[in-house]
Parts: sequence; structure tokens; C-alpha cells
Amino acid sequence: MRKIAFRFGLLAIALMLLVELSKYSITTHSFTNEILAVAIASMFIGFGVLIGKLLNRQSTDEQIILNETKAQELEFSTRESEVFLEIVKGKSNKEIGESLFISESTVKTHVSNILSKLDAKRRTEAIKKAQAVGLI
Amino acid sequence: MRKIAFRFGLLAIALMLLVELSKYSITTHSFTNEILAVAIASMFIGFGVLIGKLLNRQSTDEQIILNETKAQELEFSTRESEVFLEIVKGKSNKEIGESLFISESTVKTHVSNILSKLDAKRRTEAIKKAQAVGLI
DNA sequence: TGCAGTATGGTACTTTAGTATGAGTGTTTT
DNA sequence: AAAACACTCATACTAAAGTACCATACTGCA
Repeated sequence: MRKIAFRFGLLAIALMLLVELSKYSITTHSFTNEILAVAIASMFIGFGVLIGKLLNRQSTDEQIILNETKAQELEFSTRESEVFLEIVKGKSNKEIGESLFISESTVKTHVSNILSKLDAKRRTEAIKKAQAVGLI
Repeated sequence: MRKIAFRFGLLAIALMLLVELSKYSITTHSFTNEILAVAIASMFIGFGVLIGKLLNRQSTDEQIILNETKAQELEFSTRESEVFLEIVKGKSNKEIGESLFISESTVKTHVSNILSKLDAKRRTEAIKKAQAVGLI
């Protein structure tokens, strides 16, 4: 987090220097406008990359949400999506049952269906495959 | 992937339109240069966000790599890091043993140590915690 | 009304996972 | 050399996870 803030600072400084340089170069013609434009554009692209990282960070740290479109493609039912979300959180079948107020038996049924829909043998493999297809 | 390419296209078109608009506005003075500059900068930031997404995608799809610094902080041994990498790939203890040419017993020993170092009860929980602290 | 889909749950069983403990073999450090 | 550490492996458990099969109940749709 501090690293990203630091990069933001560096970029801001570089950008200001470039702007100053462009003012200077207008009078001295030491650089072409094209080169300066490319440099400034690169700075803004850098800002975009950092902003994108910040946006990603929120979604991975706080709450995990399934990609609804992908869930539909995989024919996940509502309950299966809920159970899978708990799996990704690292919960056991028993804990999932307590969270969703259903028996461990029911959880096992859902898990079994989830695994076959994701073509996985284990829940860890299911997590990996879900990441690969963008479900999570 | 197609979605990202599509967004790139849209951004490129918007950018070209803005550039044309700026040429036009120089003669007509219908927009201030500041507004146009902000708009064009926004486009480049958008490009940056997309590029960042593409860069992230490669790292999650292809090969998973542990954050060496975090691994050291957690006092992971070399072998434990290797075993954990296989866990994240969704492999079973038996499969991990075959990959690393060690017995399933040894894998279990490593896994047990990994779990206690990550303060996790299950490998799924270990994966989740590893993501939370930035190990993966 | 009957069918399809979803959600629920149980039994019984097999397979993985995980723990605890002990032990042998190297390598590095004191 | 002895201690400390990492890696290896085994045995013997207990605990989860996962499969297969069956059954009930509710909802929406043809």
C-alpha cells in the first residue's frame, strides 16, 4: 500500500517536471512536441496502471464476489454459488452448514455438484479452476 | 479477453475523436485547452488501467510465484514454499509427492508445518490467508 | 396435473487430509 | 564435536472430504 502511494508520488513529480519542460521547450525548441506528448501520455498510462491496482486490491482483500455471468455459464444454482463462496473463504463443510443454516449433508451435496461442474476432484482444485476462468 | 480488447478499441476511438476535436477547437475556440487536456489524459489513464489488467492476468493464469519476502517473514523453508505452491495449484498430497519426488508422508509433514505457520486449519484456509497477506 | 429444477437431508462408504510422534540423514553454525 | 536446522519417511490415529443413492418438499412451467 505504501509502495503504491510512493509510486504515485514519483509519477506526479515526473509529470510536473515534464510539464515544466514542455513550457521551456516551447521557447527553446530543444524537444519536439511529439516526444513530450508521448512522455506525458506515458505518465498518465502509469497512473492508470496504479489506479487499476488499487481497484483490484479492494476486491481481493475485502469481500469475494462471484462473477454472475460466469456462474450462469457454469450453470451454478444460487445455493451452489453461496456454498462456493464459503469454500473460497477456506471454511469446512461443517462451518459452511452453520453459516448457511443447513446440514453438513446438504453442504456435501452442493459441494459434490460444484466439483463436477468445475471438473475438479478437490475443493482446492475448484478454487484454482474458478480463478482460471474468472469466476472469482 | 475479448472484452478487454473491445475496451481498448473504444478508448482508441475516443482518443482519436478528442484529438480531432482539439485540432478543430484551436481554430474555433469552442473548448478550452484545459478541458481537452483533461479528457485526453483520462483516456491515457484508461489505457493504463487496461494494461494493468492484462499484466495481472498473465501472473494469475500462467505461473504462480510466492512473494519471497513474505515467505521469509513467515519462516517458510525452501521445501515448504515448493509444497505450498503445489497446494495452491489444487494438487492432492499424493500428487505433490509425485511432482517433488518425495513420499506422501513427507508431504504431510510439510503441509502440517505450513498450516501452523499460516495459522490455518485447512489448506483452503491457508490459500485464503496467503492471499490476504500477499504471499501469493 | 405432471414434469423439471432446486434445495434439503439422511445413510453408508471410500478416500484425503491432518496430527502426533519418533527417527535417520545431511548441512551449517557455534 | 555438538547443537541446530532442514529434509526425509514411517506408523497410527482422528477428522474431514467426497461419492453414491435415495427420499421429501417446494416452485415454476408446459
